[in-house]
Amino acid sequence: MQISSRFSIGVHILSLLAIRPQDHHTSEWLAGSVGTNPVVIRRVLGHLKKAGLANVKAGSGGATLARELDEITLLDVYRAVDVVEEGNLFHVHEQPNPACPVGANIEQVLRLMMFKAQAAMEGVLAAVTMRELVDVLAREIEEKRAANG
Amino acid sequence: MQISSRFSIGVHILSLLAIRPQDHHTSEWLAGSVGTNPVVIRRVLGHLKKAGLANVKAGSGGATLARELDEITLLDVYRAVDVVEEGNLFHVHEQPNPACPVGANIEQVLRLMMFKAQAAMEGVLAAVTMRELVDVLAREIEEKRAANG
DNA sequence: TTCGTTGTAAAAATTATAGTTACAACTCAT
DNA sequence: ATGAGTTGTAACTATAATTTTTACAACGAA
Repeated sequence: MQISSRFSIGVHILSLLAIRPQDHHTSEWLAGSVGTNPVVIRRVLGHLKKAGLANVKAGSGGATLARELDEITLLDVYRAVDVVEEGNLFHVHEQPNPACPVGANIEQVLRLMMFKAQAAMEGVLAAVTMRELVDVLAREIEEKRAANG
Repeated sequence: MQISSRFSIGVHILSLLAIRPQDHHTSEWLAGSVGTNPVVIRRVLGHLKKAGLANVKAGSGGATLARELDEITLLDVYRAVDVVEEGNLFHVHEQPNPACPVGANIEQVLRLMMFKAQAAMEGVLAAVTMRELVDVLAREIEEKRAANG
């Protein structure tokens, strides 16, 4: 099964905050770009806020970045939105038979391998900052704008 | 969300076939070690069979390895049991607004990063063979046996 | 021909995601 | 202070995937 779109939505939100710093980023406005319901946005934004990545003003409304783009990695976002319980990307079957030598020992061996696989994946996310992603995105936008007029 | 336990069950099954080559591996027998229902075993075994990793005899019953342990990587098992549609570990939200510059371009940028992350994870799985895993497992079993008497 | 087994379908239980409605609490401009 | 617009959150619904379970036709070997 797939990793929840909360992650991609979180990245989308932070990108919007970065690229359009002057706008009033209400959940309604953000939802318009993401293509979902404002409540979904508020929930993701709640995670980002808790993780110290975004500020959200209650009442008058509007979200802003709480950190420099250089200081936010994709892993920060990934962890913030809680898509995978830490260290548990893989689900290991839960009742191996302890009376069978294989059943009694397979779990720890499997977890070791899975941990490495997961760490490699997270390492890539940790190596990419929102600054880099937003730069690529901005270039992408500019290129299309230049091409289409 | 987590990657289905079909993967860990698949590895468990192949380990049993390797470590106890003389036994009659019916789905009932395998289910006893894995701690699940025989039908679950038959389904996973069906995937392993289709991928050319295991042989299953209908009628009289019993599964065996269809390849040398050196020639089965964890990635082979991972792909065989179909836990993640190829290239889609991450779910990207599906209706970004094409009228918004960010909405129109975020998807392809995101997919690039996600592809790299996923490839890193799969690279680790590809680097581990069932031979290595079974060796670690056998050592584990032997150590415990020596310690407990 | 009988026994034990596989392959598979179908249904149920469980769990997570995602969308939606609703509303109290909050901020700010007037 | 009050009203308009917004957030935070709960609750409900719909959807989808997983896992377990029951059932049974087809199969293989003694």
